[in-house]
Parts: sequence; structure tokens; C-alpha cells
Amino acid sequence: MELSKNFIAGEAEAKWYAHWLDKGYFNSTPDEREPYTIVIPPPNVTGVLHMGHCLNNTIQDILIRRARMQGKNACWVPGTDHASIATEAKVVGMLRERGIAKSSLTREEFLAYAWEWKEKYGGIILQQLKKLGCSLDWNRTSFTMDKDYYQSVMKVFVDLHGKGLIYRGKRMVNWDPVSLTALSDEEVIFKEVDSKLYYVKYLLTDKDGQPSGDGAGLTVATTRPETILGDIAICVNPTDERYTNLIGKNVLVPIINRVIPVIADEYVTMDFGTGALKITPAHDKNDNVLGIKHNLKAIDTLDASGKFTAENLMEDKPSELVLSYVGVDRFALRKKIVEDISALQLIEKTEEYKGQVGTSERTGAVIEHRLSLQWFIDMQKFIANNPEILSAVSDDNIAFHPAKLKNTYSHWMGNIKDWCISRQLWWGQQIPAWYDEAGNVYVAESLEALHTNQPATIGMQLKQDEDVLDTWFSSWLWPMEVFKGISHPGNDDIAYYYPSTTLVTGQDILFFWVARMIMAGYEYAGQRPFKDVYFTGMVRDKLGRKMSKQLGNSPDLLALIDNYGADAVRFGIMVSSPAGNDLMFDESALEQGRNFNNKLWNALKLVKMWEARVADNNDTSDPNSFAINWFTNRLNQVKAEVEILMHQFRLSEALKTIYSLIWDDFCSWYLEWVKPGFEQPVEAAVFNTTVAFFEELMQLLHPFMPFVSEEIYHLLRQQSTDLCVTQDAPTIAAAVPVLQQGELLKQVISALRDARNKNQLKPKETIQLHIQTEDSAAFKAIENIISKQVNAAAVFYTNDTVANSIVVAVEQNKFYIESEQKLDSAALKTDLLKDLAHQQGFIASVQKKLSNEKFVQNAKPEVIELERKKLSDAAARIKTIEEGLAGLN
RNA sequence: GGGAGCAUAGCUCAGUUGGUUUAGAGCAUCUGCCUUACAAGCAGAGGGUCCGCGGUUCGAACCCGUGUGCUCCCA
Repeated sequence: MELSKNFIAGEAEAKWYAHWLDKGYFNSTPDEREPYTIVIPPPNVTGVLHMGHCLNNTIQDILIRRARMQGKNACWVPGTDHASIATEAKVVGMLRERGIAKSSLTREEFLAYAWEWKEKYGGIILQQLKKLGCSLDWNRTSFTMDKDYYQSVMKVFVDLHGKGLIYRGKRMVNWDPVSLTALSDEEVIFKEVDSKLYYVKYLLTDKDGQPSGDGAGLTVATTRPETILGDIAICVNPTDERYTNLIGKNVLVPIINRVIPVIADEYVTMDFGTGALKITPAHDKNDNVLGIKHNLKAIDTLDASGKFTAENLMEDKPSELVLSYVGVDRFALRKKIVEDISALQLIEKTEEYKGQVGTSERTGAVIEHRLSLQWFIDMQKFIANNPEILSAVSDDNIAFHPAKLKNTYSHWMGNIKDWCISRQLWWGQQIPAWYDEAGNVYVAESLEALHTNQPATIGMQLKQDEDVLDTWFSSWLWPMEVFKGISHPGNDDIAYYYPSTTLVTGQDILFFWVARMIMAGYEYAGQRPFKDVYFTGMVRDKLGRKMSKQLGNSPDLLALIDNYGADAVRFGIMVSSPAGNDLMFDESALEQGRNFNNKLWNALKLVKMWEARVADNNDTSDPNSFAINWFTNRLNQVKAEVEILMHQFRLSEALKTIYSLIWDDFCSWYLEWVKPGFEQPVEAAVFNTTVAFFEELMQLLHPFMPFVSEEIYHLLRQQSTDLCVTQDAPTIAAAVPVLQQGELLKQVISALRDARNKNQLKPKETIQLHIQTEDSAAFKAIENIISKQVNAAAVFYTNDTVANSIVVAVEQNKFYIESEQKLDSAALKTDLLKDLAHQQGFIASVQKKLSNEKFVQNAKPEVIELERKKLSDAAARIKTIEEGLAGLN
């Protein structure tokens, strides 16, 4: 069969993926084998594959393919997340394009559109994962809004509510005035913005609540003058001498002329602004805390969309001016109020100010702090009920890779705040709470369940809570509910697959997701949800910038797969990506992957070329026996190394180790050593062993580069099964002496080639080689390899220096090169002198150490022994160099 | 403001309880080669104040302190 010039990735990818699916290799059902379970971090159902997914899922595929080849029952569960905010935003956008406003639809109508949209466009990302070669069990595809899943979320809500872990309360929440929903702290991104600091004067009042008339007052610095109409107090630090005499007095809020007290609290920083702080409990988190502490009223002056409202100002008998603000957006309002206060001559000055502003992760809108009735989980109590949530991570029952994230986890857990789980959206699991006309709350899995549990509710006018649950309130059940462990507890799947083995995810969702899965795992399964967590970093461009649509630095992954092949993309993204480190993505790494494919392909071509001229006798020459013996051991050595690296989740290093084994040891050394001369026959043993080596190499590489390895595996010879499910042979301990001899051989060849290069001998020009060694037997077995590799026409053994030659020293052996070309020993002499200086310097440093009495007294005996050996080795080396130099003259 | 982490070759990274030859790899660079598997290749080479300063130690890339720079998380 004629092989193409290069590996054609696209063809092999389509062919093998279809074949693997056809054979059902990725499907798993419980059996007597040990399970290896991974649940995919469910991408947003609206998502498309990007570099982050690529890294993440390549890692998962490597782990799951390796487990499959090690005889475990490998199960990798795919699925998607309904992603309430992101999906609802997309659907709203889609409707807007069609000229339909969400506000014109009923909840049911909107959800019908959302499902239609989800069926049509949702889950594209799962198809894209197939392109990457991901070996997921597609029969198990889950969605966080599947019927059973939905029910499991209801069940958990009701359960936690019953346990007193869920409560409803008025709390200051992060409010997104654009999507009209509360956000968790994790969904708020702080950004530095240029703003202004306004110095506003509040006039002191007399006993009757009128301005004191002398213009006396107190100046407050604020970045948010639009909230001024909600001010309820001015606060100063009790130790601030500037204001001591004002504490307890009253001032007037500009424009609205509300009389408010000056109070004192240590919270106030004296050196920020004027040292006086206006307190607006309805619009600022810290103010809210102070408000509660000092028993102050919260006056809300902004509505849900961030526009001014006078609803709560009626007590103040608002003026025409105040009423004119109604409906004005907060940013326009800021301008307007500043102008109006300015007109009253109560703005003393304005400063430029760089401040932090919270923005919505989804819509980018500046968030408001807003008092709102929301559902919460009492996290302190939750953790107190399940102390393993903390201990499992600290004592490595759940092992984090890299381990440094353990600190981050325990620090967060130690300072945990209650989790606001309600969202003012329609797409998601609607909160299973009903209100009667009196406002009483009833919680049950469904209306039917409610009527069954509390027959008194039958016939009542009940209205279900409008809100849905935070997306993470469903995804924290993922490792259990993909096996229906909540909706159908104790079923065969959950019993077999849970806890899962490894979770691979981004460290950015350590708190959003990983921590909460651990919490749910202990609460509902009584055990950890996974054994190991591999955290990936963020994928950045090669300049270290985050990938973003705005910068346009986010490559089109499918185009990359088309250009380089899926294996090359997998190689490129894995080759320099240790756990937890950000990955600087550079397309040149993909090129390296593609070149590697090509290298493999060419090695295959070489071996296939031999197939036609295999000798029909069973002789094996000495040098070939040596080469085979050496590579057998080298392969075992690397297999053992890879096993350790994989066990430590050092995937990048494992890949590099395999890459170097194939490229350097197999292609550059082994194949060159056993390669027959032009059109010469190849020994049968050499051919068969080489094919077997090649198969083992493909097996080792398969988890990383599945397509090219499967393709080559089948082209090497007729196979009875597929590489994808071929079980790894046990690793045999490598024999050290033959490995050492191999290293010596490589060194000798390199040194001789270097000497040839330095003397500008053309590759085609032959040399005569004289070997001076104490162990000529060792060289007899490999002299043919040496002569082939350094193009020596003849090899001799000598006990003496050879005149008119160049000398090369390797360990205690000397090699003399004779050539018909004129040899220029100058370059070589320079090298030898350099080496000599290096060795002498080295000896000096070792001698210094050994002559230090304290070193000899304190150092461990084996360390001293080692130093002595270094000294004698270096001395021997110097002797060899000096003899070489003498021979040159 | 609080906390965590990082800093080693041009780039991306190893460096395993402080001693394993005066620090390693891949990529990039340079030199020489169109050598019947591979120029997407082969054979070589050069390249480092291990961020600065101070300390502990017989001995420090590694431990401690401090400064600088960067990143992330939380307010």
C-alpha cells in the first residue's frame, strides 16, 4: 500500500471517531471492574467551543482514555447547563430581533420560545467536542433542566427548607438594573473607573429644624450624589477632633431638606474625603450595616431598573423639584442633582477619583446595592452540619492539583457568606414556594405535593414565587444527578459511579461550583463527590492577555482543528500546561504538534518500506541485538516515568517525556541503529520487534493524540482490535547497565560527530576510527553502530596515541579520528582548553569544600563520599584532556 | 483595605525533605547539510547576576526577612 506523503488528519479523524462510536467503546455500564468516572463541567447550553473548553476537555479525555486502556470501567458523562442568566439573555436578544419584547409575553409563552431556542441551537458545543476526539458516553448526556433533574432541584430546595437551612429575607443584594435580577457576589466583577468625588455641604440646623442661618455646616465627600435623597445620617469617627462638637447635632439634606443627625462610628476612615460619611442604608452595603447597627431607616430612592422613585419619600413632602426626578436614570440623575445642589451653592469642590465599581458579569451593567426580598442558604449552618466540607480538602481526602488552592478554599470557607439563591428570571427552576393572599409562604415540591401535605391549602388562592433558582443551585448536584442519585436514590448507576474519580475544571469556578459540589456531596451522599480535582488556569494569548471577543485574540478552534488536525491542537495545548498555571496559547505549539504527526508518519513509512525486504533467516547481528535490548529497557523506563507523572497529574511533562522517547530515542537513535543499508534486507527479528515497539509507543501516546496513534496502529499490521481499547501491558523494571551503555554510545557518537563538524568534514567523507579503551569487549558489540553513525570506513583498537589524528575523549575512553582530508586541530584544541579550564575550576571548588573542616565534620558521609568521587572523576578527566592535548602537538 | 500565589535562557516551563559534577528541557536563534522515512527534516552550537538586598547554614535556585514587579481572589 502506498502511504501519502504526510499524515492527513481530517480523514483519519472522521473515520476513527465514527468507528469508535459505532463500536460503542465510550459507553459504560456498571460491571465488576473498578470504575473511573469523570463528569464534564457542563458548558452553557448556549456555548460554543473556545480555548478554555479545549484545554479542559483535552485533559479529561487524556485521563479517561488512559483509564480505559488500564482496564478500568471508564465513564465520562457529557451534558450542558441551562445557565439561566446567559441563556435568558440570548433568548431575549433573539426575541428582540424578531420584534418581540419579553414584557409582552407571559411566562409560559416566553419559556416556549426558550425551549424552542434550546432545542435548535443548544448543545452545539457537544458536537464540537466530538471534533476534538472526546470519548464521552453520549448515551448519558444530561441537561440541568431535564425532567428528573428539575425534580431533584425541587426536592433539594424543599429538603433544605425543611432543615431550616433556607430562609427568605430582606437583604442587601447585588442588583443588576439591566437584567433586573439579583447577582451573587461571584457574579460581580470589580472594575477600576474614573469618577468624581463631590464635596457636598450639609447645613446645620437650629432647634426648630431650620438652617442655622450663619452658613455653618458639615462637608461630606461622595461619589454617589444621586443617592443623597436617601440619606438618613452623617457619620464621623468619634476620635476625629474636627467633628467632636458636631456629634448629636442635626443637619439638612440638600434639596429634600430632611433633618438628619450626625452620629459617630469607628468604621469611618478619617483621612478619606473630609472624614464625614453620608449614610444611605438603602443603597450601599456598608451603610446598610451601619444603618442596622444605629437603628436607622432605609429609604429607597431607586427602582428596580435604577430610575428615581419618590415612592418612599412621601413623609418628606417632596417638592416639585424632587418629583421632577421621578423616572430619571441614576446616571442622568447624578448630573442633575449635582447641578441642583450646585445652584444652592452647596458643592464646595469636585475632585477626580479612581474608584472600584462592581459590574455584572453577564450584562456589564454597573450593579446597585439594593434591599430586596430573596431566598438564602445559611452557609455557616450548612458547613457546621457537615464538617467534612472543610476537613476533606485540608487532609487531602479530596486532593487538589495544584495543592496551593487548598488555602484559597479554606480561607473562603472560613469567611463564607449566605448564598442568595433566587434570581429574577424565568428560565430556570422556578422556586417551589407558594403565597396565599395573606402572604403566608408554603414550600413543597409541587402544588400537588403541597395539597397532599397540607390539605388546608386546597382551595386557597395560591401564587407561586415568580423567581427561579441560581444556576449553581442545580449544578452543585451534577455529580450525583447525572446518575439520578437525587431523583432516584440508590439506583445501580449512582451506587457504582459515585463518587466520581477526577474533576477537571477552571480555578475561576472553585467557589461557584467545586466548593458547592463538595457541600452537596456531603449533605446528600454523605461522601466526597470526587477524589481528585485538577484545576486548569486561564488560557491567555501569547502576550498574556485574556482571550476576549473585544480584543479579537480568541482563535476559532474549529478552524485550528481544520488547519492542524485535532491531535496537533491537543498536543499544542497540552505541551506547556501544568496544572493551575495560566496557559499562554501560541499557535507555534500547534505547529510543533503537526510536525510531530509528520514525524510519526515518516517513521511509519520507513518501517513499511522494510516490510518488503525482510530476510527469511532468523539471525540477529550483535549491534541489532544491542539496539533492541537497549530500546526495550528504555521503553520500560519511560513507561514507569509516565506512570508516575500521570499519577501526579503532571500531564504536560508526561506528554513531553513520550514525545522525546518517540522523536529522540526511537526515531533518532533506535531506528538509525537498526536501519539496514540502502536496499539491504532487514533481519526478521528487527522488523517484528520494531513493529511491536511502534505499537507500544502508539499505545503510550494514544490518550494524548488518539487519531494519529489509532491510524498508525492499524497501518503497522493487521490488528484484531482497536488501539483505543487495547489494554496496557504491565510495566517491567528497566535494566540499568544496558541503559548506561546506551547513554555512553550516544555520547560517543555525539562527541565524534561534533569533532567531525568542528573539522568541517562533510557528512559523506569517511574517517578511520581508533578506539583506546580498557574495555574493548564493551565496544565490540556496538562498534558497527558507531561506525554507521559517524561514517567510519574502519574501526581499530589501539593502546597508544595515534599520530596526525584528532582526539576525542569520552569518560575514560579516547577516540582518534584519521581522515584523508586535512585536519585542522586548532578548533579542537580550543575546545579541549576550554574543557580543561572548566574541569580545573570545578576541581578547585570541590577541593575548597573538602578542605573545609566544618564541611567534613557536618556533612552526611554519603555527601562527602560523593564529593570525593567528583574530585577523582574530574582528575581523571583532566588527565585524558591533557593527553589529548599532548597528542595534538 | 484584607488574603493568596508567582518571579530560573529570547519565549513557555522542569528543578522531588538544602549537597547528583560551575542549573535542565522544548520552542525560537545561529552554523553546516537537499544523507533514498521525514527540509513540517538531519547533525551540531551559542545562550542564565536562578528579580534586588540582607540573613540562617559547612553548603542556598531551594529555608527566613525585606524591597521591587506581576497575577488572582475577596472587600
